[in-house]
This record gives sequence, structure tokens and C-alpha cells, in this order.
Amino acid sequence: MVRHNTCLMSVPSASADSQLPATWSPHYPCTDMSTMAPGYVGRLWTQEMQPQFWSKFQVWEWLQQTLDMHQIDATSIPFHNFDVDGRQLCSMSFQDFTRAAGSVGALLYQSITDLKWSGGAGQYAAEMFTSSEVKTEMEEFSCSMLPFKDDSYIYSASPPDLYDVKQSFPTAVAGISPISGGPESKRLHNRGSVGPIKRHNPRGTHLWEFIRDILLNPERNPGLIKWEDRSEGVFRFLKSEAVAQLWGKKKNNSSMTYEKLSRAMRYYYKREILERVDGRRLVYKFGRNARGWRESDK
DNA sequence: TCATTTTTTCCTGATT
DNA sequence: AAATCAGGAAAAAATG
Repeated sequence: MVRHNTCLMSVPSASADSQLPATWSPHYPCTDMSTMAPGYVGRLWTQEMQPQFWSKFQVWEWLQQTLDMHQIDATSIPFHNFDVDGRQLCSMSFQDFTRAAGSVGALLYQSITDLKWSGGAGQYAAEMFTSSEVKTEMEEFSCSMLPFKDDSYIYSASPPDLYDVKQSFPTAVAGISPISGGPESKRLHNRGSVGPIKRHNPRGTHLWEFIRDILLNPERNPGLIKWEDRSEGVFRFLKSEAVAQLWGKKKNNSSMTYEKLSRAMRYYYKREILERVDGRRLVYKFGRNARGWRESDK
């Protein structure tokens, strides 16, 4: 009955490290922050911490963190609308936010407003600190990811999950009044038909949704997973261990591995969320019960 | 708290 | 040889 994970203590394999994109280097609840020499942190604190000085990349980081924190599916907002640096971000009005991100904009606006005034203290500090740690690599990254080739399918990604948003932060929207208590706050970008959509998704995403969202957000996906056949829903893990680490991060489980993640994936076969693709390693295919991955699926 | 569903962990064995 | 794939079992987590 007793399980000892002596061999799981650290990251499973060396290959995991090499796969780990700087972007996704695990953000643990910064335990060592507090125990760290203040001088060390201070340097980073003053500059990296303040949203005004964020790079575009850090803006993305913040976006991702904020959405995660509120359990909002990343596909529900067009990331390319936030291809701005910290300075620009901070100069955006409430309206700008709602225009850029629909209803989620309110939340984002509130978040960034808080950060501006708090000077970046709090949890974000930790997050941003982590990212500044790997800054050099990150910058390489952001360069290589800047030119997104195809924004179009960011949009096609959203529908279902969008609905959890209201559920998870209605208060934020309501309590944001200061700037515009007005009409423009209701220009949510819902695409006409509010048809038979089931808002079932409880909280965070399930594994398959997590995978789908990575695929659907190229700008958040620095070569982690790639479509093999977009129209058939066939995809392949390029950096299996990195994806596992990312999944682990989401689940707050630092010992996640591809081995374990793949077991969960295999359970999807029976439920027809995934279809088996044999012969090809690291290749999976969405099944009839997987929703929201098609380009024409909205 | 309970029941059910999903995910995690571990493992043995097969494949590539 | 090292990774992956396959699933069974069972525990743990997440959800309603």
C-alpha cells in the first residue's frame, strides 16, 4: 500500500529539461521567494514587476496566468489582440479591454489596474519573477513566435468554454464600474447564435481540452504539439515531456510525466474523445466526442 | 458525505 | 537501449 516515489523526486528525465520551453517553466507557489535574500529579488522587483515595463512576452504571461487563475479557457480570447508591451497595455482603457477580449476584458482590466497600483506585489510577483529568471531564453522565444502565421483559427476555437466565464467572475464585471459604468461594457463579442450550448465544463479544463487549447493557440504553443492533419483532428506531441510538465503545472503536480499523461490519454479512447492512431508515436486523433477543435466548429 | 467520473500512479509486457 | 504504447488495478482528485 505504501508507495515511495524515490525516483520521482526530480524531473523524470534529462530530455524533459531540454524540452522545457522557457515559457512554461513551472511556476511553483513561490516558496523560496520569501526566504530569499531581498537584495537579490529587489533588482528584479522594481523593474520586471511593474506592468509598465513588461515586454510583450510578459504581457502574454500575465494573460495566461490571469485566465488560468479564473479558470477561463484561453481560447475564449484572441491573444493577438494583446500583442502589446506593458506600456501599451497599461494605457488601454476599460473599453479597449472589452473590445480586445469581450467580456473577459473586464476581468483583465481589473487585474492590470490592480497591478498598476499595487506595484506588482502579490502572486503575480512570483509569476513574473519566475519568468524573468529565464529571460534570455524567453526573448529568443518571443522573437521566434512573434510572426503568427494564422490568426484566423484563434477565433474558431472559442465557443463552448466562453460560457464559463460569466459564471466564474460576474462580480468582477459588476464591480469594475469606475471607468465606464456605461454601455460599451456590454459589447461582448458573442457570435450571434446562442444556440444549444451546454456549459458543462465545471472548472478548469480536462486534459483533452487542455491539449486542444494548446493546439488552438499557436502563440502559446512554442512547438509543443502540432497538427498532423488539421481537418482530421490528428496531432502529434513534439515535446511530450514539456507538455506533461505544463499539464502538471496546471494541476499543481510537479511530478507529472508523459508516461502518466499518456495513460490518461489512452482512457479517452474508450470514451471516443480520442481515436487510436497506431503506428505513429506520439500521435493522437480527436474523436467524435471531442468538441471545439474543428476550424468550422462553432 | 456520498456516488460517480477523471486523473494519477504504478506496473508488466509488447513495440518501435 | 530508450521511448512509447497498452491496459489492468487501485488510489486520489474532482465534481455534482
